[in-house]
Amino acid sequence: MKIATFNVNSIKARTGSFFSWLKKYNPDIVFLQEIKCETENFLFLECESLGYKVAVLGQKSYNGVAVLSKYDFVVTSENLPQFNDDTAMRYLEVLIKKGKEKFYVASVYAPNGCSPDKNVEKEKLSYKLHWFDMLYQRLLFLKNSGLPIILGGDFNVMMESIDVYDENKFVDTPLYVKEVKDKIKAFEFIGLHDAFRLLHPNIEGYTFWDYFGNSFVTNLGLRIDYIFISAKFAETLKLCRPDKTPRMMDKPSDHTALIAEFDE
DNA sequence: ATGCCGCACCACGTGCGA
Repeated sequence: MKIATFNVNSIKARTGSFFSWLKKYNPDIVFLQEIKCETENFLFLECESLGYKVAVLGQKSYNGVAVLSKYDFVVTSENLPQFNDDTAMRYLEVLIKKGKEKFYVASVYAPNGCSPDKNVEKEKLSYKLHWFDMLYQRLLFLKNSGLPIILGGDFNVMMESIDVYDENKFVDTPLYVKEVKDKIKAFEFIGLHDAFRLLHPNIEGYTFWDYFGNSFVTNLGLRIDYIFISAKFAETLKLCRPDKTPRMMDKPSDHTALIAEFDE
C-alpha cells in the first residue's frame, strides 16, 4: 500500500503538476491540504478517472482538505466534533474498508498560529493549542475503536533542530514553541508514530521551502508535514520520505509530497 | 528571512500563509 500527503496550496493552481505527479506515483490513498476551493469546485472527475473515490471538505479561498482513496470508505468526521469553529476546514476523517480490513485515516491541516503582530499571534497560538487539544480528543475516540489509524497532513510544527534549517529563526514561534511540540508528543499516548522519524532517526526530511529567495535550491526547509501511524501500520512500514519531484516542477506548491509505503 | 513569493477574490489592492 502506498500513501501520500501533500499541501498543494490551491488544487486549481496545481492542476497540471499535481495530476502528472499523481499518475506517476499512483498512491492508494492521498491526503490533501490547502485545496483553497469550495467542495463543489474540486476536480472530482480528474480524480475519479484515475480510480479514486474522493471526499472533500472545502471552502472559498483558504484551507480545505481532501482524501482520495482507491479503497472504499465512508466519511466519519468533517472537522473536529468538539471544536466550535466551522469557518476553517482543517480535518477530514474517513473509515476505509480494504477487503476485510478497516482503518481510520484523516487529512489534517493544523492552524499556523503565526502573525507579524505579537498580540494577534498570542490569540492565534491559543487557537492552535485548543485545536490540537480537540484533535487529541478525537484521536482518543478513534483509538478506543481499536481500529488502526493513519493521519497525513500539514501539522505546522517542527519537533527538533534537525527539522528546521535554522532553529534560531523560529525560537518561541508557534511553529517551534514547546507547548505546540508537546501536543504532537502527546500522540505517543494514543500509540501514533511519526512514520518518517521511525525509519530515519537522524536525517533531515524537509517538506516545505518558502517561495522567496532560493530556499529550495539552498535547502532552507522545514519538516512540517507528517504521516502518523498506529502500531499495526508501524509493523509493516517499509518506506517514508519526502518526494521532492512536485517541488521541482513549474509553479510548485511551497510544500512537497510526503510518501509512505507498507508491506501487504 | 516577522512575507523579498504566490494564492484567491465583492480583484489592479488586500488578506493570508510559515
